[in-house]
Amino acid sequence: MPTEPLSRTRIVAAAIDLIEREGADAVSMRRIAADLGVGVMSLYNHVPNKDALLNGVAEAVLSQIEFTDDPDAHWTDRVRMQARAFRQIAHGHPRSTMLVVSRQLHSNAGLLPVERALATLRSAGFDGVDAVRVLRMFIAYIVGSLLREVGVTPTFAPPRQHMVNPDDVDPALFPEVNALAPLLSSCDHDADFDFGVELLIQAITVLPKRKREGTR
Amino acid sequence: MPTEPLSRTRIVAAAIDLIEREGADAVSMRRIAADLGVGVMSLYNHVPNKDALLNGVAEAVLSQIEFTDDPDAHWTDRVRMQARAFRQIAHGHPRSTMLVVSRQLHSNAGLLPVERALATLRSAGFDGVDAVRVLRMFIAYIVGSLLREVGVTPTFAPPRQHMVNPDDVDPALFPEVNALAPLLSSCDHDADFDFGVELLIQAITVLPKRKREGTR
DNA sequence: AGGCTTGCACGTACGGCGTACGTACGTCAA
DNA sequence: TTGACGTACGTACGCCGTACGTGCAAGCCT
Repeated sequence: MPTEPLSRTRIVAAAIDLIEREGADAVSMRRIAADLGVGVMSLYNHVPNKDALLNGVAEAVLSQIEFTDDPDAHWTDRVRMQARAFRQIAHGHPRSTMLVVSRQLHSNAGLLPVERALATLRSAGFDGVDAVRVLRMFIAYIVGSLLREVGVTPTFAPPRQHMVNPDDVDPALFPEVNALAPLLSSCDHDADFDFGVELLIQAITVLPKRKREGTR
Repeated sequence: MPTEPLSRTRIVAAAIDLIEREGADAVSMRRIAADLGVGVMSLYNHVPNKDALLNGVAEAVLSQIEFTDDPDAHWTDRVRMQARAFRQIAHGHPRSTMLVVSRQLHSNAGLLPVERALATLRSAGFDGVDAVRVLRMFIAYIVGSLLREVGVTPTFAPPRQHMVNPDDVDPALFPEVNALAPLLSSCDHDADFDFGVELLIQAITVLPKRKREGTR
């Protein structure tokens, strides 16, 4: 039986699989090799080292984003769709999300979403400076949101439903936290994310206008 | 010479010191013990394990935030100040920032900023639901911003000024990225952060009004 | 065909990691 | 005095990433 030959692609896929099954901490070269039924050092014929392998994982996950961009739609809708598409990472690869956002990638994989977003913003009438600024703000918001989303749920194991345990907070020290504990504990990720995206879109909608009417 | 006795506080301080000097990867129980001139296993009399120690580091850094809240100021100014105060983490402890944002803390250390922010938002007239939503949005934005800020500069060693290397991007595939390469490469963190904060504040300023005038 | 180069799979080995466990020693209560 | 207790410490185990050397199979040149 001529087992399919080892390759960077197969190794990265095995790594992603392992991360999603057992979490990022479970990743080791030995473990990946075992999962592939292969000697540990064989991996190094296709991947320079573990760090590069993890970069490969991040790139692979990132490049799986499906952008269905409709050039005829209103630019606000296109921004909405792109933000949501990016967030799909957190659903398709929850345990890998941390990797994706915590490594800066100097490859084309990370550039495609940037390209799309910039094109959309430019077509909406933003000049270069504003497009870049707005893009950076969106990325910051999305990354922060994903981080909370996967951070609140590092593994689905513990039945710890409340992230703010009422027993732990002293009502005298934290009256607001105490009063709002039910709200802080429950968390509708979809609604929260959309709330922020809508607010951001609404904010940048009035931005160019304000600039045109400015003193300059 | 009666060397000061070991304590959780001293251990956490040594860990922070080590992280800021040599990065989070350099942290090991052996290394911390060596820096303290102490046996490795002595640490375990004051800290249950490495993970708890890193949580301690995150809490310590977080609790060093200086909130100078002026109750008489306009609520927008108070929000501004709190956002900036939080960002001070990235300046005071750049290499530890990743730790702070990547661990969810179930202690009071992380609750103080939350309490302050909720109080401010409530005093501005937001109801509980909106206050929590707005707070979450701000946290997401700030966390994402800090992450970029310290991610772009993991160590100050490499003379890699341009995060978008013009040689790497194919102008045909990425026309916008190519055209805006100079803007994408340069990065005024202070200005970018403030730009986002102002936009967010401006967005939430009109939020309650819109709600009151809404169909409901 | 015969020999040579090349590339991949693999085993071994080294230094470092987190930490379980047993021990020795100081201090304080009874 | 004696015992219990808390703290510092050494040793040891099973992991980790990876440098290095070996062997084998396929492709190439003559």
